[in-house]
Amino acid sequence: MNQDNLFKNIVSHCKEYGFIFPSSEIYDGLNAVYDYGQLGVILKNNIKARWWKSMVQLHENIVGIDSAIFMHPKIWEASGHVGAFNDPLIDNKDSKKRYRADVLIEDYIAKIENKITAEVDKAKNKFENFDEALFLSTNAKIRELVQNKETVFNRFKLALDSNDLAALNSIIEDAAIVCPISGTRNWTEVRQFNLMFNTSMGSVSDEANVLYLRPETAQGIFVNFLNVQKTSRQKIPFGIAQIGKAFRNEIVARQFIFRMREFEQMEMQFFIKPGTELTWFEHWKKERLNWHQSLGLGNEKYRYHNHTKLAHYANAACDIEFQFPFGFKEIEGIHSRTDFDLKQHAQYSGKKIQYFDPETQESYTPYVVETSVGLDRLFLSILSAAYKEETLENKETRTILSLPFALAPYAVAILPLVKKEGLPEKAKSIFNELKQNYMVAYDEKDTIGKRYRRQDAIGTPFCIAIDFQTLEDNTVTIRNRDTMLQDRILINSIEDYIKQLIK
RNA sequence: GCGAAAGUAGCUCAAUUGGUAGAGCUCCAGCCUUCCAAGCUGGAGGUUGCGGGUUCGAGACCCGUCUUUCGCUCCA
Repeated sequence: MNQDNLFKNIVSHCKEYGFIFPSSEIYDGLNAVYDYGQLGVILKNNIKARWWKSMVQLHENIVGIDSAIFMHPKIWEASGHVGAFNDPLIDNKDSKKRYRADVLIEDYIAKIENKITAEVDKAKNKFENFDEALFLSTNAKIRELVQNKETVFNRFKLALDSNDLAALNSIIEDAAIVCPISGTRNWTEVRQFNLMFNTSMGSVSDEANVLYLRPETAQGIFVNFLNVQKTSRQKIPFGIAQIGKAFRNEIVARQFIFRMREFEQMEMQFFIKPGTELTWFEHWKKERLNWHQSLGLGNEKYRYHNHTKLAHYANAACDIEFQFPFGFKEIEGIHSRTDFDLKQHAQYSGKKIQYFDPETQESYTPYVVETSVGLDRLFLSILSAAYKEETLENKETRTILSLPFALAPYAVAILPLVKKEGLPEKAKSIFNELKQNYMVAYDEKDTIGKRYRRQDAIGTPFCIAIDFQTLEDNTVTIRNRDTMLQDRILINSIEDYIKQLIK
């Protein structure tokens, strides 16, 4: 089976068994938005719990928060998102290159200016006692250029001030601006690309303030730095962790849940002393890779990808990539964000955001090393590594999700061998006992073999069969999903048995 | 966003040059069944993605639109 088909099968498996559904499907779906179904939500919650435990519970110097999705609009000016995420863009259909429409027009104006300057210089050399003002107003060619420039400039300014995309469009058309690469004028419409979603707060529309849905969870941590540091009495180095939704109006969202417009992040911002950032950067790179590898999906499926082109806030950056069916792609980013964010917020808010070091008696703005996991991507990585179509010894095939035991939606399935003679009653009493501590499935329909396969397909690690011997000696068989081998154990030792294997 | 392909039941797919929308699996109710998906009976489930057009007649042809997939592009 090739990788494309494998990926397709994973996607339809997700829908068929209730892991992931296309959003709003009865209304034809909504582009690149997906809903987690009855099994998907459990798997996702299990992933979150595992991350939270490893980051927060097991680190005395990391605490968690859950900040609001709505934040003060100034935050996004401080972080640089407003500046970077709002551009009028236009495509050339021939070269298939995308340009910022405003830059295109600015370049055009600059070009005319260069022409004028060149003409002026030429005239300067030609005439003695050169009067530039007189020259500009009398030379017909120059006058035309100047006029042209002014017309374009005024229209451009007007268009920008009124945010009029159609006007930008007609400037490009009227000025006959061509694509620097293809040299053609085969343009698309100018479109405003707002990579941040916005909404408004306040029910009276003309008094409402525009708000953005956060494009990353990190800023919620930075703006709470002082609150958390003071109330938790943490000393540097310490971290703040958060799991939450973020929203980006991606131009192209593709590849199932890999790139969605609404997605979930699991982030930890680690605050440290300036100068120690590269040490901590290396530390968290290793820690996080180990965490991923501890899932047991295969160490060879992970690799680092060091960034050579760094974002404005970073002085080192590295991705942990996972081998998806469609290639190695980022699932987690580790970034050394310097003191950029805290300093920006100090400047924009006018508040002092610093840490007082009790040992050195000095105040400083902490540096930050960030670990940021794409939860949906992690979900997809686990699912795509777990999905297998096996051929058994008897030539039959089974579809199996070899999920890490601890993450599987159901830990156990309870299956009475037949649907009569007291077996269902016995099975249900075991079911009711186990469900106090585990997610347990119960199924008495169809043959036992068929039920095993159903549980294999959703990744249930253990199947407990209640047979006639159970009624005699209180033992059951417990079957391992991966090996399909069974042990016969006492009912009252089931929990110990499971506990030992689910870690 | 550009280019290409596709969309029929929950899933996989049929439906002769335009002529009554079907099958298998799944699902549900039973029967049968003593451990690895295939037995028996009955049942549910579709304005053929949506909207228009051509035609006596459209799942099929034309236009638009939505969604999906692939390639490009984009991804501070």
